[in-house]
Amino acid sequence: MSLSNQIARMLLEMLEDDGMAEIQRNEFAQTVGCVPSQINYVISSRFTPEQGYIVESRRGGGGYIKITRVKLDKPSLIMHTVNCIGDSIDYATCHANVMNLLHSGAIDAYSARLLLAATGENSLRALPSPVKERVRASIFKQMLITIHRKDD
Amino acid sequence: MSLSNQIARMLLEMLEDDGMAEIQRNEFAQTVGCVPSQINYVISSRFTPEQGYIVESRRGGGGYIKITRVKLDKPSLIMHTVNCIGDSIDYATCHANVMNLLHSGAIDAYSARLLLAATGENSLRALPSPVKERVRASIFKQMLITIHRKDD
DNA sequence: AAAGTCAAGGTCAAAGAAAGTCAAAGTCAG
DNA sequence: CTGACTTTGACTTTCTTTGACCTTGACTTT
Repeated sequence: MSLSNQIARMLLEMLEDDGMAEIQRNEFAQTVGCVPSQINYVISSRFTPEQGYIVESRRGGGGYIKITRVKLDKPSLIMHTVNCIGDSIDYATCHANVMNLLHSGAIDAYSARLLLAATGENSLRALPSPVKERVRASIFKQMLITIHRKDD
Repeated sequence: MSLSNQIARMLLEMLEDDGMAEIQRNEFAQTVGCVPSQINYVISSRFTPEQGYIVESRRGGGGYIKITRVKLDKPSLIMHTVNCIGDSIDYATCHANVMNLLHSGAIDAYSARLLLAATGENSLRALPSPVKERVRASIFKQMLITIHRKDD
């Protein structure tokens, strides 16, 4: 398992236990055995707002990084997502959105799997890159709207 | 026996033992004694959705390729459909297939709606007609196989 | 209070590590 | 001999790791 994954897991565990993760970057990097900026990489690749996290930090003496999970009300989360997606989305972002919806309870695991199957690389492989992202966005939106209608 | 067949057998054995095969492409190619891209060839020729496999992968440090197999104790109508779709399908035919699956009880109404949403004109509007049908076919297959795999 | 010091965290781009793609060349059954 | 299947390798794309340099804030000194 990659270093980044390990770091992510540790942060996830803290979040699990305390509802938030607060670290001192340098010290944490020390204990993990990585360079400090890797913490930033992990956070910016795995704890984005799209994945439902809020990150706050402060520099200078006594600085810190604090990660918390955001919770929105489930019904509108789906439509909120639909509205936030532009007319183009890459798979990583799409995946992050699905995971966020799943974790926040807005959609169930089955719906999540179908969303990922439909928007995944395997489904869209035939398309060149500018248009692939546009198609992914429309599929994603159409499906989310359909899911939303279900729990009306 | 051809190299590709040997590779396929090794993967099959892993699948047999653990219900899935997860490898690191370069390392695996090393042990087999082939060039890395041959692994891709084997996968794309013998572990397709038509044959009941789902393939996921990730690049970069700590990357991997993961193959899972759907259960087909009762060769269902779903898998039969997957096999009958070519690599191209128009919406009318797709719709007919979904309805057929729905009415025969192979899938439920919710799944049917998601399938139609993903493969519908609204989702694929951006695509010109030769390629649209091909993309629709892969989306349809990926989703069907995911539905078939229902357990997790 | 203004300026200086030092301890954080932030940014960015280059290098590294995997996997993906594609097409040319090879093989083999019919 | 032809067409389908295999094998290879050069090139591409994506994700990770690292390090040099930048910015901010609390505290100290003048």
